[in-house]
Amino acid sequence: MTGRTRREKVDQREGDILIAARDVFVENGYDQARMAEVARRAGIAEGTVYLYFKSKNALLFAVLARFWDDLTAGARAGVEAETPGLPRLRCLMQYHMDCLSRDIELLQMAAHVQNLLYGDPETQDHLRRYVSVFDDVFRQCQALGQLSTDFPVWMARDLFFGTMEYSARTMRVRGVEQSAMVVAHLMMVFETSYRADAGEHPQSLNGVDRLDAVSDRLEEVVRQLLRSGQH
Amino acid sequence: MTGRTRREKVDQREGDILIAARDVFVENGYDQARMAEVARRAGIAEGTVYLYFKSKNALLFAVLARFWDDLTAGARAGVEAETPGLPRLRCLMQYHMDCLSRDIELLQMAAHVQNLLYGDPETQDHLRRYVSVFDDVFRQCQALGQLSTDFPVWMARDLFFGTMEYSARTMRVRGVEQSAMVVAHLMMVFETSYRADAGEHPQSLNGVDRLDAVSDRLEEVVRQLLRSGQH
DNA sequence: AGTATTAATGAGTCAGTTTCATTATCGTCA
DNA sequence: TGACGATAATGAAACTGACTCATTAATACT
Repeated sequence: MTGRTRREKVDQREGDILIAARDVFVENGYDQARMAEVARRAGIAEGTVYLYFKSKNALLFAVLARFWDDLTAGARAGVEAETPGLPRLRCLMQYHMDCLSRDIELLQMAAHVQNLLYGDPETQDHLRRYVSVFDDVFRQCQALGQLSTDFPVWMARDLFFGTMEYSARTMRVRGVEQSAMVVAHLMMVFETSYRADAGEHPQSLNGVDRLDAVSDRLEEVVRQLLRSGQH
Repeated sequence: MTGRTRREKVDQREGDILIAARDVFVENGYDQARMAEVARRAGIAEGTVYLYFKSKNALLFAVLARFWDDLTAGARAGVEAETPGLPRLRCLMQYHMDCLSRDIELLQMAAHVQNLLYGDPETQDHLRRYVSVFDDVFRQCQALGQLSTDFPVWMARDLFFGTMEYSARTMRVRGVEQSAMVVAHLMMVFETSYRADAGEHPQSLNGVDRLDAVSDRLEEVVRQLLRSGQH
């Protein structure tokens, strides 16, 4: 606390603001988030926030940038601990789905913001770096002969991110946790539609995966029941 | 112009506001859209808008409701002119993709709003009706034996809407028009991953399917329980 | 025409973001 | 150490834009 240089203090304060802002944004959504509340939680005056971020929008961008960066780091780490090829793909899928379920509010805001300021290349960079984790994994599957090279990567990418994002959104509306099934299903789709030896029969989503998924869902339902029973 | 009843005039004015609002929202995005501008374009005073829609949010809802309804009508009409089964699926896909490309701004706002007010059943109804067009077409494909019945509809739905929405968004960022490719690709995915004659190991899934159904039923029961417990 | 009911107006309120003149803190050097 | 310039923080006030409401206009009804 004592021996910190001015620069360190400033960095620390910027971090405090970002953390406070993230909380406030997630709790209230962008529109309902109050700059005054962000300042209060960061323990500074309202005007001070504007020394660090030039507007509410810029603040959200900064929060999202950090979020994407964390996501990228986590994904790279998780993926590299797996054997190359399809297992890595499944691992990334699982990771992405988990993050989506956990932080869907932030991601919705990202889409909202994307709408506002797409075109600014700087703002999209963090997202692009995250997306490239998938690109790498997918290309490696192709290189290993596990997936067909007949399709451009962007198609698989749209399928991958699009399906999961939409699932996460509807899951939330329906109030059910079914990420395991989503992952199993999407993995099946990748394996059947993009399989390298296209002459063979597609393999169906296997029984164990689905049993897994069903039990996850049941567990979730029961857990909700228990939780609500305590009030 | 002369012989109109009061009711007709009011309806007309409501329509004017909705059209003006839609334009303003699409041109500026939700945050940058000004109620004053909507009023100006509709040729009325600012306060008058609030006689028809109780808030800016309500106005956006109304715009989206009309949008979904138009979409639904168009989709039903287009689909019914096709031969049942996969051709209808392809037709709906094409239709949805075209609408997405054209009106992606509105759809982004829909996601934003969904975020704000999800939970209100009334607001989601128009969207739900549109989605059910897909459900019907997909179930018919299953009934005709063109697609497998191994999978719940919601999985196919997430794949369908998720992929296309994401594609439309990225297409716009990249500034390329490739909807035809997206449709062809997604259709291929449906045909290979959901093909009915996955005759290799369908029986082994039977038990899991039934477990699935049990879980669905349980889930419903528990949810009812939770709902009633809150009153 | 007279009156009641419904519709429209737009100046004003209010909540929330952003600015900026002022004040405090820090690092440096005599 | 103390004085000085540079950097950081403050919070009251300006600004912006959604929303209200007392007042006025239009319409229907007798």
